[in-house]
Amino acid sequence: MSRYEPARTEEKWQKAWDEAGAFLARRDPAKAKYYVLEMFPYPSGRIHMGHVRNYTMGDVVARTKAAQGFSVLHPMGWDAFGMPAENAAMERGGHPRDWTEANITEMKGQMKPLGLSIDWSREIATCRPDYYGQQQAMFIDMLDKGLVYRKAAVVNWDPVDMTVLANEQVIDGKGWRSGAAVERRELTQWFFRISDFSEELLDALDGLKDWPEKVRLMQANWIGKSRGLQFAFETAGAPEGFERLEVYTTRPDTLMGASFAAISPDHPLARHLERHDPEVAEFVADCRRVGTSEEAIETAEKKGHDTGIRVRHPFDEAWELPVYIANFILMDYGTGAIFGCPAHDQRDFEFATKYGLPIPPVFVAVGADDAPLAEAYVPMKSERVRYLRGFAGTEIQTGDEGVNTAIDFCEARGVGRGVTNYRLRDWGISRQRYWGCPIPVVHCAACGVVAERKENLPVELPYDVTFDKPGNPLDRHPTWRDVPCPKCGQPARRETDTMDTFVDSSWYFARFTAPHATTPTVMADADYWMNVDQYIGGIEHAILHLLYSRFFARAMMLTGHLPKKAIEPFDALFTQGMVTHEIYMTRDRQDRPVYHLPEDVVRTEAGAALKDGTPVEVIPSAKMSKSKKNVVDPMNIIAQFGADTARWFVMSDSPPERDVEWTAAGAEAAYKHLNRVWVLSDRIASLKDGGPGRGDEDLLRATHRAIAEVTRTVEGFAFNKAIAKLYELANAIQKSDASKVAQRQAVMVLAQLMQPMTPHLAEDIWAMQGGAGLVAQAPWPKADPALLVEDTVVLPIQINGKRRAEISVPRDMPADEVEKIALSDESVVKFLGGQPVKKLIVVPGRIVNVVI
RNA sequence: GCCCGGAUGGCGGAAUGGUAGACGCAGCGGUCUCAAACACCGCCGACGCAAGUCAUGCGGGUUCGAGUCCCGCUCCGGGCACCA
Repeated sequence: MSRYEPARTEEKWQKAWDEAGAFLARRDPAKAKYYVLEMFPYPSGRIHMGHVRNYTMGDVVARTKAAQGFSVLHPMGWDAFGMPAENAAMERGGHPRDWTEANITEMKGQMKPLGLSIDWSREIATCRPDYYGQQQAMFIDMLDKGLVYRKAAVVNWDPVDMTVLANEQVIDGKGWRSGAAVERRELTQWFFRISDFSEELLDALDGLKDWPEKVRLMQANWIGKSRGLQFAFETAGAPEGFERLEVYTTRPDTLMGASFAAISPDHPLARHLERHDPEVAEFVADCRRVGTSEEAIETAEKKGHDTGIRVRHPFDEAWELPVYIANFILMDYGTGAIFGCPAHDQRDFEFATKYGLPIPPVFVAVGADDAPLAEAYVPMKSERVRYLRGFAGTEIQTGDEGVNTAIDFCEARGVGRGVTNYRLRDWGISRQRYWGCPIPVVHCAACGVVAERKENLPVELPYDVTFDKPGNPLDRHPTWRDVPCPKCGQPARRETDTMDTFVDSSWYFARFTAPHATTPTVMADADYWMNVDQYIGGIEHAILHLLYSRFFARAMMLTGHLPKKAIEPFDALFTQGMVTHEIYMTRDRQDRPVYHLPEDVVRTEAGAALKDGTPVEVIPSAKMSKSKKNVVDPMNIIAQFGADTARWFVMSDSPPERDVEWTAAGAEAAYKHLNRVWVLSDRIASLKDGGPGRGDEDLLRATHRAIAEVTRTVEGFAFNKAIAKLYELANAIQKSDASKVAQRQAVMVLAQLMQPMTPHLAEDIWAMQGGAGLVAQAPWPKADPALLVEDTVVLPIQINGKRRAEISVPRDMPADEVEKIALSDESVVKFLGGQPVKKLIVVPGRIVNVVI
């Protein structure tokens, strides 16, 4: 007696697919192409449920499209540079490259058994010279095109470890290892001119019809286009050279409500004062003890320091405002200086309250009186308000109108000019770290900054480095660092900064179209395969990764590495929800958090504990992350039940765009169902041949309904609903009294429809029923529309919106006849109790509502 | 703090403004078995004997009809430019 044995058959089918070359992407001019891509993983060493979910989704799309006749490209690679490799080297010794390569081998070994339809011949890893060397070539091209430049920018500096910290490594303003208060320090760094593309990147969002609306909205807000007024205050009592203070405001209509001016601690005026005034120096130093992240700055307590300098109001020479240095003003936005209107900005309100500054209202709600404010009054700009201290436009107008008339008014009087501003800043790519793509330039005393010659690429990372000291080992590697200038040949120094890992992931999708080429891309391949038809990844990448990739596509087009049609590289985007899990935490002697893997934690009545009984603090579910150790190992599921069970389960349990909390409970149920389907197929195969059965027609209809529904739901990324329909079809076959021929046909369609999700089981069934070839290569079934229509429909009857009865009528019965039947229905008559019908609503094929 | 989401039975979830709870999990009852497991059949939002009433995070509103649309909240999650 044979039975469902995934451990035995899954490997067999994977081999069969390999031998058939079923997943090799080929440029086939006879077929339409389809490029499906999942965001490639960081090689942490173990796959987790988030990976299984992400790659199964992509695989369902890839397999469905292949069955539908497309020439499919479905590649996989490794986002292999980054901090964890260096951290591992520091913590456990070893080398980042060895650690990373071992992790890639390990993870690939875990992904293979999933049976994904990936073209592994196209595998890439960003940490390998054949990849990052091409990235260096593009960097040089971008340098030539003026898309790259250097400028000073601030970093988080750990004064104890003498090293630059990532924002993630700054916890409550302190270095994660040293615990020292972090300082902001300025370094000269490399930048991509993404802000030159602000308008373009914003406008093009409208064309991304198959992107989630929320992602487009997040990107639009991130780019942050605003229209405002830039003007200069005349200063009084300011040092020489600071006779004017340029400020930018998006609310020039509130100019008559100004009560102070404020500048960033990094503003040139603040820097000047810092050198001459010890109090300012102390205050500014205090401000710099906050990390560089916007979050840290925005959530820090709002503080200001009165410089004693005054500015004159542009409309009233006699009206002077104090100038504060304030810790919440960002130097990167606008001019790094503002005027505060506390009546209509909550942050300014709190600031004014704290420092006893006046809060004159500029406008009130239409119909409201001028009364003291308990909080800032900040209506929507589209709302009409009554201006008490307006100076342009009518008394009652919207905020938008107020802004526009104020800009016109000011421009006409020579007070500043209307400017369009963007929040988007240039992309700083310099990292003071080893494990990244070296920036291919050399610093020469005579020639300045010189690009490496392309024939010398790749500039390879040296292997002989150690991580026993903090900081970047490239900085202290004389033979690698000290090289002749590519231009004059005199002794010079290599750039020791490496690139942000976001650079690596900003073009890998293009590299997959010609992964082994000796140029970054090959035009013919890019032209055939681009764009990515369906991109799938986590919502956490909604802004940065996707925006940088969009910029890179434009830069690659300008440098001749991508065709014009790839300017928006991702035609459709699906953002899957994250797999979340509870976090288990204890604290060390210094009260710092220590995290624990779920497999090391046991649930107890009191909560949770380590295996030695130490109680564990349970933090509510959050995104699975290595640093929090709240990760689950899918390999156990695969070992126990097979890959198809893991795949079926991750697709069935939640809508794919929603977060899913991992629970072990459903896995066994998934296995039971797959086993049931296998047994069902086995039973059908052993049925005796015979004539037509009684249920043939019903089963055929159920089958075609399933084809239509599964196709529709899979195409709409509603995989959980597709699985519900597949359960229904399996149940229908199981309960059917149809003939063997009809049942065999139904179960073969079931195998075809399940194939994208459970490809191995589908092959089992296909083979059992004597299907030709591999089901993975069989054409997708088509639903017959004639078998989808129902002859009669059940109409609920509502009385005053509450369901009271239902009637069964022919599908196309005219509304007046439906009315008659509805009103003569026994329970309707009872409910009406002779009351007159005020209104009768008949929605054909849907509902009848009787209003009395 | 700012930007973007989400909230429906014990649980995951379903529902073009039209019968709330498809499908599945857990649970309960039954058949099979010496017994158990498996498998199969049935029940399964709450209250109520019933008729029925209540019920989609909270408070309002629009509509013949609201889980769905609008306004105001609460809580949870994602992002915030050096985590990937």
